[in-house]
This record gives sequence, structure tokens and C-alpha cells, in this order.
Amino acid sequence: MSDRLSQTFAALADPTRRAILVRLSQGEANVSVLAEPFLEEMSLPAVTKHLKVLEKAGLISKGKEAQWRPCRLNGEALRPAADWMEQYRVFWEESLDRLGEYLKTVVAEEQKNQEGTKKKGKYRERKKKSE
Amino acid sequence: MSDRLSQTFAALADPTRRAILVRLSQGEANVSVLAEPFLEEMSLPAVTKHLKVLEKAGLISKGKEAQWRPCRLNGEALRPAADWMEQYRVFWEESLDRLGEYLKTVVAEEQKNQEGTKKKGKYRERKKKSE
DNA sequence: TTTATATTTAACTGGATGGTTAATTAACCA
DNA sequence: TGGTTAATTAACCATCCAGTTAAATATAAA
Repeated sequence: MSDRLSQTFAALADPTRRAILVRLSQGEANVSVLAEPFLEEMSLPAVTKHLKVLEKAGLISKGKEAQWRPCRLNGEALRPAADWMEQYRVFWEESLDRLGEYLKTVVAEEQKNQEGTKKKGKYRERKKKSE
Repeated sequence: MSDRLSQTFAALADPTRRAILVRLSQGEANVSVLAEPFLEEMSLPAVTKHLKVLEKAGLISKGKEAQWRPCRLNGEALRPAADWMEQYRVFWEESLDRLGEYLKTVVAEEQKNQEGTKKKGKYRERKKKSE
């Protein structure tokens, strides 16, 4: 996996972890509080592991207060992922002022200009570089 | 993994797959064209597999034209994931009119009111239901 | 000093992922 | 018919992932 963006998306690719983030968006909470809603489905160490994944991805950070480990959301870390998605908004959003439609058209134009993937015999064939 | 949202995020958690989506946002392309930029790093079947992941997640769909399989982006499928992220925008965005700051404050207030994770002795202890 | 609470670590397991090479399928072309 | 191109499937492998139970660590409280 390796890169940051992949790590972020991977961290979000689990319902338990997303639920934890939702919970943390309402304020910090220590591990057992966070775990409580899941303890009928999984063990506490399982939750600890999820928290570790979120922590490694930079999405949360853990404090230290006596034997408790208050966790808090680090929303900042979601930004690159959100920004990445943002570039696709145009593909689904029909905005009120038709900006979406307009941009789609622009893209379609571009597409037509560079062509190369549309009709029989026009598929661009590239020999692999022999290096 | 199972649920749709997880599937979407998981599909995005790989740089090759994200690059494929970027490429497709500029227009449809068949498999070998999509694979070309990666063939020095991985084999064609590897790319086929990535495409399958994207397809299962509903992010792309494949057509059929002679021996070619023109792939196209299905941006629509990204919407739920983008929407999910959107709820966190407030945590990083300092909007021009300070709406972000304002909402952060609201959350901080709420946090203070419900407390329960802050001071010694106040940690909510719930016995696990014996069922 | 013992006990209780909060959390983590260790060791293990089954199943998913991401890659490989070799073989197969499918359509076109000469 | 036979060859070429495009893409997939099969079989395999190493690693990661999400969970488990049991043991360890750390702080507080009696």
C-alpha cells in the first residue's frame, strides 16, 4: 500500500473505523468508550487494532490521562483524500447553475479532440519500450 | 469488507487504481491502453485484476467492441464516498465567512456539555449485557 | 500490598489482496 | 485455415488484514 493517500482510503474502508471517526467528530473519547458500541460484535483488542490503523493513517491521535487514552479526531488528515475525490464531483453533480453540465461538456470536447479510443481501427497501439 | 462504502474506499486505496480512474476521467480507454503506463511495474493480468476491483465497486464499467473492452468511468459511484467525507470538511476548512470556525465551536460546546471523557472518575462504565 | 480498571501486546488463524507465469478464449485478418 | 492481437482465467504464492484468546503492562484505589 505504502503511500499516504492509499493509507487514508484503506483506513476508511472499514465500517467500524468509519463509525469510530463519526463518534470522534462529536468529541474525544477514550478507548473503552469508543469500543462499547462494538463489543457485541468484536473484542476489545480488535478495536485497539482499528484504532492503531486510524492512528497510523494520522486520522486520530491518542492522549494519555492516567490509565485512559483519550482519542481525538484529526480531521486535517482527511483533507487530501477529500481533495482527491473533489476532482470527480463534476462527474455526478448537476449543480444548480449547470456548472457541472458545462464542465462535463468541456471534458467531452477534450475527449473528442484526443480521440484514440473510440472506433474500430483507431485504438492507439503502443509498442512497449524495449528498455 | 462487505458494504458498498467500504468497497468504494478499498478500491481507492491503491495508487494504480486511482491512476486508472484519473486516466478514465479524461475519456474511455480499452484495457491495454489503460495498462500501458504500468507495464514496466506489473503484468497485464495484474491490471486486469485492478480493473475487476474497480468494476465490482461500480466505479467503472466495461463495454465490448470486437476484441477490445472499452472502460469508462462511472463517477456517480464516487458520490456516496465523497458525501461521507464531506461531513468532515468542517474540521479542516476555515471558510471565508468563518462558518467552519463557528461550527467547530459548536462542537466544542457540545463536547463540554456531554463531558464523560474528560476527568478522573467520570468515565462511563457499562457492564456488558449478559446476552 | 493487593486488587481492580484500562489498554496493549503476543501468538495464532482464516481469508482477502496483489502480484506472478502459463494457458485459454475470442475476435479479427491474410 | 492459421496467425495475431486483446483480454481473461487458472493456479500458485507471499503478505496483509481482521479477528481471536491469553498474557502483560500501567495506573488507581482500597
